Amino acid sequence: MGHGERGRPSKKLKFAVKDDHRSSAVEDEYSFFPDEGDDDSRDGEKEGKKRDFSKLELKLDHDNRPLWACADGRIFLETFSPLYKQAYDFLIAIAEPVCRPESMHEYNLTPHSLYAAVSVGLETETIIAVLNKLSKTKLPKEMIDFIHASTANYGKVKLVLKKNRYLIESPFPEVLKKLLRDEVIARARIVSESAHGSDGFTISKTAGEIETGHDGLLNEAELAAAAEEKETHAFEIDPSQVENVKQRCLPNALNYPMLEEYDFRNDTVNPDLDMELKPHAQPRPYQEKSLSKMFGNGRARSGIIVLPCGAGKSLVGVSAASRIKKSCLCLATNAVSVDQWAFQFKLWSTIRDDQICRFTSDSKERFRGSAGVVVTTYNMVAFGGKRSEESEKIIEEIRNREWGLLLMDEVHVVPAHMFRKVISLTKSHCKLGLTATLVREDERITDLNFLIGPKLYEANWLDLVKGGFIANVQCAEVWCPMTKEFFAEYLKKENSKKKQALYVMNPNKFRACEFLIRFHEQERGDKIIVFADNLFALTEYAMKLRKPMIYGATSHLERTKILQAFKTSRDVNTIFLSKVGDNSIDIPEANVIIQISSHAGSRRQEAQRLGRILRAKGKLEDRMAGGKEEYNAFFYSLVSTDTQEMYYSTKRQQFLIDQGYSFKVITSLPPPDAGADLSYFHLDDQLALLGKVLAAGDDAVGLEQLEEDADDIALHKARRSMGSMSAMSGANGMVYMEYSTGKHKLIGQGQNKSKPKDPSKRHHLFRKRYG
DNA sequence: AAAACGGAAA
DNA sequence: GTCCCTTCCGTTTT
Repeated sequence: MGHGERGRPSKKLKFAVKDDHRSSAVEDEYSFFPDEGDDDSRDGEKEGKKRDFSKLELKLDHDNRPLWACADGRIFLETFSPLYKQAYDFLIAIAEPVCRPESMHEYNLTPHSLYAAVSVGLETETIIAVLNKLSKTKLPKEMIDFIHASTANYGKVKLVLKKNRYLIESPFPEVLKKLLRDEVIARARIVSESAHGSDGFTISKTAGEIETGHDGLLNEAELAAAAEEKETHAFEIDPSQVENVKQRCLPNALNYPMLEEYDFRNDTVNPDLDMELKPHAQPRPYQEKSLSKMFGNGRARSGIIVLPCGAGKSLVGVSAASRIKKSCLCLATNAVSVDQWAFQFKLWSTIRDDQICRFTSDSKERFRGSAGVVVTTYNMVAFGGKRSEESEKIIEEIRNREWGLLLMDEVHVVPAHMFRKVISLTKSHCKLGLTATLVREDERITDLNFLIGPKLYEANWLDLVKGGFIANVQCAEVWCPMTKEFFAEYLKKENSKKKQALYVMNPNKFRACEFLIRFHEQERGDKIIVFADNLFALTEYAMKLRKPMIYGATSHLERTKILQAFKTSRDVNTIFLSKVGDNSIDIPEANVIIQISSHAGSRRQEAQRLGRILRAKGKLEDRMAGGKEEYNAFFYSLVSTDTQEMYYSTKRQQFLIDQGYSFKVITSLPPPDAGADLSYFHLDDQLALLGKVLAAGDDAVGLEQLEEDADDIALHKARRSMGSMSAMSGANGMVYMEYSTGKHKLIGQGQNKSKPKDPSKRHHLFRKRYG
């Protein structure tokens, strides 16, 4: 090993561990490769860090290896490595992604992530061997020990459903005894009258009988399975206690996490469902990968697959159902989504119309024959109130049936208690959860791990962008200074409700919104969704700008009318949505989102909204013009500066940042030299608005009335006013275009001219990360 | 008979 | 604790 060789790596390591802040890897992205001439410095050792990894031995060919593994369980991945793809697939299976910017990912090894790894079939020694192979340094002993300790017990216990009974199985009777020493598990146990083994456990003869009883002829696999079964010991537990038992077995308790696998090919008890994927259903590589994680060993594993919206989750779900070929209960969040799932099943698979049915408040279909697919809502299943006679019958059927697959859409949105209810009410052999993100504000995400199963696969968003599978989104935070008058009132108010009304209705924010809408409509011909949580603001904005809007009270008919116009008409290019738009409306046409108000610090909502514009066409290479990256979708958050919103927006963005999206900050929209033709240019108008905001809330009736009118006027006038708007001046366009190519020169100028404060000095997030 | 409306509950 | 949204079901309208 040459002297220079030794010196450079120690410096690299220093950067990787220098700072506890997760951004360190990003921040010093370029510092990983210090000047070649600097090779001899060994300052990493001189400076005496708390955790000094500089003595770790670097492998000779470390340049070819993409990983840095730290003793504390953190792993860094260089995404520019030729081995990136393989390394990513491996890491995502064994570790939790913490932060995934473009060039460097950070992962964390945790007991849970290792549990997930074992669940998808990886063995302890394989994990260590592959890690070692990919790592630039010899693996820290701590890490090896940690992996051993964490995985020692994994895979020793299984939870299976047989003949409507839940069994805990293990080849190791002593393990079962250990489990039964736990009070919760002991209480959950059901002691049956049938044969007991000498050790007190029911030897799973029954299991063998079920699985081999179909025609008396056994193939090799079945013989092997039968032989294995003889060694298996089991005890039965109360179905209502499954959740509690599972929880006790998690790594943070008894540490015997249960595997849940469905041997559907050998299930002769439950009738088969005749469905295949249609030939045109060609899964994309990442969809294929998700499925292979699920079906890796010929059985169906329970767990969660994480794919961004618009990346084709439904094909994954339908494919899974088509492989298992048993009755499938598909749960969605609302009726619209139920229709979509039913449609997707018919689109991708050969399922007959009479084998699939929807179960919602206004369509109570039943499937014919012994097996089928039922698509319904979480609400419908968990509903505790009074049901109609028809509903009662169907729900009874759902509860009694043994489902081959429980397909759960958007698991991150469903309240945890609903989950519990659904899972304890239905009996299923395999549970597949689909979600765009595992982020939740209520930190119940760990619940999903044992309620459904470990995460089976998670796609990296930026990889999907590069592959052209989802849109390349430019995210931006637009800073709107409060007007003097609004800010004065804001400071006066104690009531946070009123405060919110003031910063949302900030005239400068309105003008920024108007500017963006004009720009995207006229210069780019985009389709825009404006989100506002606050109904008052939503109405005011939509009315003033004469755009159609949809909120909870908008009737079904009207929603369809507006959406249809938005999708097909050249005259309707912007719609305003309240929270309804977060979940239950599907608008693949939109490619621009402007948020004017949102729910506090909800990262989930942020992700969900971004998902609205991810359906994209064209590979990134195709979108590259002259070496410049081209964005085909835009996501703006409008924030009133120096208000609570600043705090919230930082929180909300964290998710997208962790996914590798970067936020640009725009500090002056409209630009100082433009905007005279935008609303609220004159102080009089601003003051009138202020009066309105201050008076609002006192007469809710008047508000309702206004909303009614707003829809009509908005739709009508939107058509009429089209074309009458004069094109923006070239200068305005320039400001934006410069910004949108990522150089944002003019934005910088804007700062210097109109805002002496350097934004990077005021916003810690951007200062740290992108300043 | 299907669609639309409205109240209640969560 | 409040607001918004969604669902349920019975009744009214087309």
